[in-house]
Amino acid sequence: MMISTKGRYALRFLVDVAEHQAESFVPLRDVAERQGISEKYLEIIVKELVKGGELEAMRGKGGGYRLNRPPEEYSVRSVLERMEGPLAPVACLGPGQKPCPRQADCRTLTLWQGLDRVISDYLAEFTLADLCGERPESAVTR
Amino acid sequence: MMISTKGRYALRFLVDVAEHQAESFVPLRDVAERQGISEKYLEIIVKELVKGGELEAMRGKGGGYRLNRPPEEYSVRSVLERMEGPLAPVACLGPGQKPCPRQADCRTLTLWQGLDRVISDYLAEFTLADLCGERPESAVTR
DNA sequence: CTATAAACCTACTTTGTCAATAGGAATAAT
DNA sequence: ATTATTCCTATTGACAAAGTAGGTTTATAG
Repeated sequence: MMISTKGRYALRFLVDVAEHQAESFVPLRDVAERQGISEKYLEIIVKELVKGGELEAMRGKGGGYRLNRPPEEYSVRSVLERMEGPLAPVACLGPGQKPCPRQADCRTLTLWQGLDRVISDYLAEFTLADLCGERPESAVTR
Repeated sequence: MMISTKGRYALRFLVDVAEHQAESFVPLRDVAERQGISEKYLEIIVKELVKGGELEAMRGKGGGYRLNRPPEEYSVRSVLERMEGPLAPVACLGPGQKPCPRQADCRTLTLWQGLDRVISDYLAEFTLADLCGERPESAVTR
C-alpha cells in the first residue's frame, strides 16, 4: 500500500474544509465527525499541514481551520508529498539519495524512473478543486 | 516506498537468469554474487517464484534455475503482483475488499482508481525481455 | 559409493513504521 | 469564569520488512 492514512486523511480533511469554510473557520472536531476519523489522530496530521503553510489555524472558541489559498492551487501531489514524504516507488529514486553503486549496470532503473514519472504526473493533474463535490457516480474518465 | 526488496530482487533475479540460462541451469549462488544480494534472503524470494510457476528448479550438483517461458511472456506487473500482493495504492481498491461504507460519498475514490489504473497499465507494458540488456545510458523514452 | 554442490525447509530476530491513544497546556470568544 | 478550540509531548501495540541461522534432501561427478 503506497498511500498511508496520513496522506489519505490529509486529503479528506482539506476537501472537507474546502467544502465547509464558506464564512467561518472549520473546527477539527466537526471534520473528524463527518469523516469518521479519530480526532486525536487527525490533530497530528493537521499539525503538519499548518506547519507546511497549507492551512490557517485559529485557536479558541469559534476557531478552527481554513485554507490558505483557493482549492485550485492545492495539487494532490504536493499534499501527498508533504504527508508521505517522497512518492518515489523505490528508495534509490528518492531525492538526496546517493547514487546506487550498481546504477551503471542496473536493468531496472529506467523502469522505476518511468513509473515514478507516471505517478507523479498523474497526481499533479488533480487539485482540491477537482475533488470537491466529486462522487463515484459522477466519475469522469480522464 | 511502494515496491519492496522482494519485488525488486525477484525482478533482478529473473533478469539475471534470463541473461545466463543459455544452456544450463543458473545456480542461485551465482545470481546472489552477481547481484550483491544475500543468498539466504534470495532463497525465500525464489521459492515463491518456483511455487508460482515462474521458474523451473533443478536440485543437486549442476542444478539451479531457469525460466519456464520465454522472457517476453513475463510481464513486470505479474511478477511484482506475485511478490508484493496487490499493487493497489490504497487498501480499499484491493481485490476481494468489501466496499467501504463511505464509498458513495467518497471524494477521493475516483482519484485512487485512476492512480491504480496508470500504475497497472504502465507496469503491464514491460516484460523481462525489455529489461534484459537494459542499461541507464541506453535509456529510451517510451 | 562417496564427496560435493545445489535446492529445499522451518524457525527466529531485529528494526522500524503505521496508526493510534493519553493527558494535558495555551488561547480566544461569550 | 466558562467553554471551545488549537497546540504540545509522550507512549503504545501491532505488524511487516529485511534478513539470519541451521539444517535436510537430491542429483551429479569422480
